[in-house]
Amino acid sequence: MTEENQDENKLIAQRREKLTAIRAKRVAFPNDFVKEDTSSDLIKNHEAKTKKELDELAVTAVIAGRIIRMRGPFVVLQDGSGQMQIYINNKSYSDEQAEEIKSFDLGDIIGVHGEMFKTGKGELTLRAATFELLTKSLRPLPDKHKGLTDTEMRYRQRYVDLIVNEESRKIFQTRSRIMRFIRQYFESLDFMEVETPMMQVIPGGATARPFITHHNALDQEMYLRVAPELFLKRLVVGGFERVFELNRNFRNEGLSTRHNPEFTMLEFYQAYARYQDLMDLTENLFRKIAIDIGGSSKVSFQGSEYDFAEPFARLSVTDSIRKYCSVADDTVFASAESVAALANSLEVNFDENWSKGKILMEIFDQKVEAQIDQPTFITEYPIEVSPLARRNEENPEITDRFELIIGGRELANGFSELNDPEDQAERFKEQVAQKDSGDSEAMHFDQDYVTALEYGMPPTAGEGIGIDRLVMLFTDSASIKDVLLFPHMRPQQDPT
RNA sequence: GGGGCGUUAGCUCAGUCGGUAGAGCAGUUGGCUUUUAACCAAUUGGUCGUGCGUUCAAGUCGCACACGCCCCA
Repeated sequence: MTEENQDENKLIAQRREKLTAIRAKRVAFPNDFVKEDTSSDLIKNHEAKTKKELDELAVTAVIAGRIIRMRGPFVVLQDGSGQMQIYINNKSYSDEQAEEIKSFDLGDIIGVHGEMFKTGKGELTLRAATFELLTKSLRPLPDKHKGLTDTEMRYRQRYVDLIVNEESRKIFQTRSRIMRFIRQYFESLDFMEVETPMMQVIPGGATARPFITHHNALDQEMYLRVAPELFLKRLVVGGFERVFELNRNFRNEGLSTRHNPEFTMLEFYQAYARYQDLMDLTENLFRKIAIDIGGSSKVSFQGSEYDFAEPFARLSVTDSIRKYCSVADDTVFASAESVAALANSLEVNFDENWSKGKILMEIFDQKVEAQIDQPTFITEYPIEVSPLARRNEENPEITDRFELIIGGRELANGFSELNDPEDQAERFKEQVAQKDSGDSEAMHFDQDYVTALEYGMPPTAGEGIGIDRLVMLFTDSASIKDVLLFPHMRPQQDPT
């Protein structure tokens, strides 16, 4: 439906007429109302008082909010803190005022001044002595009982969803609380929050397709970052030994219940730490978030129960394949040929030209990951798929790296950092070779990053945590769109 | 990329075998005025996602497209 058609709607036309009448009389959108109280504070301060006590105290209050219910002389106002019932009996006012009360619509924003009292049924209520329409709402609200349930409209018009669906408001309040908690947590560990470029000349830090843009004045191709990693490690070279960044990444990939083209990532780097230290830190962080958000170390998510007081399982990539694909014969992990044969027998789709490590990860991605429900650190990632991670000292085929899987979803990825500049240069060369042979996700060669490593980066461990998926976990949300205020949507069709 | 489901009033949803489009809420008018999904009476409101086709007749059957949701790769 076009805007013009919507404007022809009778419900909107009626409200527009009311607005026109208001404009003729006074300032239609005043901004001088001084709000003094919030509904949650009024409830907190006066809910316990008896009807008689309240009458004797004669508590005055000034609140403002949106009309979300009307029951005869009772009007429910919703403000940023909650809801408060107002009593406006239009027989107690002048004819002109009574007319104005009658003209109020669901959705209008009004300011009210009066005295607090309790109704016959004991509900704390504000008796309006004076009232003022602050903002006329022209569009009708969704169903007062069922709210807005159409998922498409909830995402496209999040503001309407937020007005009428409390659960939706709660998710985003929880999200904000998680973000705040994470900042406090890292600051308490002496990490410094930093901001590094989102527009990069060489996109790096992850194997993913970037968005491309153009800088006009410099006539230069630029990329939206797929990760802040290489800049954060430059800061470790510079001497900031503990840094974190909590902000947006952009990846030019498909949409799904777990993927949005822009998403929020926490990345942090700690000098003189090893990947094992970060696994411990991650366990501790998840446990504390659970307790801060839900008051308990236990979290239920999509039918599963997780207790973050318990230590997380730790399993190597090959052990996880053994366990979840019932592989009895260890020799299958010996060569690329035998791993390819295993992949074939498990009906895993892969490219015959791929290396052993890449095929292993394909088996993991297609057959193992979704089966891992309880919090599990997967370790010993192949070197070919870990171009920025430190090589393991005993086994040169693997890196000192882990990923955290919960509910079949990757939540975090961390490793001891590769700080050998010559090894890093070699790894970049291999990535460039893969890019040249058609892998659009392979990394670019970042010479300045190698130069930085040549100045010397202390032994360091770093990690990224997908914040949207983490919020999904702690709000029991099935889709990433439920935890993004404005998820990416295809444009609506224009019916002309 | 493949498959399934959905799209009807502002919102939430019915709509039988193809035969003049229904309800609740919201809105409008009046009543009531310490209610609690307030209540009582009356009442307005439709490009049935878009397009093409089959048919005497399409919300309903067929095809295509758009958007959304779910599953698979």
